[in-house]
Amino acid sequence: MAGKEPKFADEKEVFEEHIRNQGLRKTTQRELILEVFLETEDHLSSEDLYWLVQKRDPNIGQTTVYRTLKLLTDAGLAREVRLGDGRTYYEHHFEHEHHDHMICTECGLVIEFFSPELEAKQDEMADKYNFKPTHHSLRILGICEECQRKEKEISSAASGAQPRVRVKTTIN
Amino acid sequence: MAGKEPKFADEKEVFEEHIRNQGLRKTTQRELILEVFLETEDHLSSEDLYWLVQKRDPNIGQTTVYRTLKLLTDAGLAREVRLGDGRTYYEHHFEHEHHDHMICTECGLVIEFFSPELEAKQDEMADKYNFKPTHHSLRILGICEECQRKEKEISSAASGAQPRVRVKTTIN
DNA sequence: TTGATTGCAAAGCATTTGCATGCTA
DNA sequence: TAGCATGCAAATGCTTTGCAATCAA
Repeated sequence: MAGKEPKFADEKEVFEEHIRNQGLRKTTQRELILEVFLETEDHLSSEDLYWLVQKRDPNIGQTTVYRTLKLLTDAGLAREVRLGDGRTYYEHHFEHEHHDHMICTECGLVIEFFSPELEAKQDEMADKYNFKPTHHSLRILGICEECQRKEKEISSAASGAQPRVRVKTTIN
Repeated sequence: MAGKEPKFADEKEVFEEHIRNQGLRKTTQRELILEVFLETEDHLSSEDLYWLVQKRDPNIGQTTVYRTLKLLTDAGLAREVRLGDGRTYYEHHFEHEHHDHMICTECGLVIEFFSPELEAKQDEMADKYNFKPTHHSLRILGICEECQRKEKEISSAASGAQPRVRVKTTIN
């Protein structure tokens, strides 16, 4: 319906409609947090987002970021993702296709992928157990292309590379 | 190699070998915790196990259970599972086939399943990204057969059924 | 004997909640 | 103005760590 001249116009419209429908209030904090979230095409934790937001307005509190992220999730703009370490990450959800994740346990790289066949097989399995699926979450842990190469190069010296997302290998 | 007269003889052998190999010590606490773990064919949290162990020896502390569960995981007897709420659950791992989980968001029921085709498709996808997979975790959230039936029966009155495992619907 | 193990209490994290103050509608 | 939102501090829930006492090898 709406044109899309300004950046994130659609997302902001969704946000404002949600605010209206729920009888909530539009605040400068919420607007800024949304803005920063939309500008960052990545998986971010509440804390990640908090620091980014801090740069623009040092008065915003952690709590507000937590709460707003929940709000964005409710509005359908964000989506919670568990990468495997303790915390909760968020990714864009609005007009984003469903997908799954491959997570590099060396460097923390997250690859998004999608396979219709995989989806179909899952539904098939659910059916077999008369289980009515609502969501699913598939994570493949392993080593990304880049890190495989590095491993070969310096297969001896211990590289002190810090994973961006520390993922425990022993997940599920 | 070993016969299997007494219960869990093989598991205990694996445990003791791990203890030996690592230069660790066999203690009554560890033996009891292993025993109780093996007797319970279920997904249990550290706290679940703690209470079960308490019944047999009230002197055992939470910490020991946490530490022993880690130990059993290292020994290949247990396996960490994230069901989706905050905590970590453990399931038997020794001579248990790999499998995935369907989790009922109403009652917390956990169904284990396995599909070779699903596995194959996953490897195929990984290959496409030159990703070397080491583990994976697939959770399908939804409503189990039983709960679907109940939903229809009492589609009006709010049933106060307490999920055994409280799973957030908004997972990944 | 010696160093691994235990159990308690305290510390750590990520996240949530209580509440007085502030601000939107 | 009314009551939702904010931000701080405190509380929570799960898990880990420090440490003195204990115990297996």
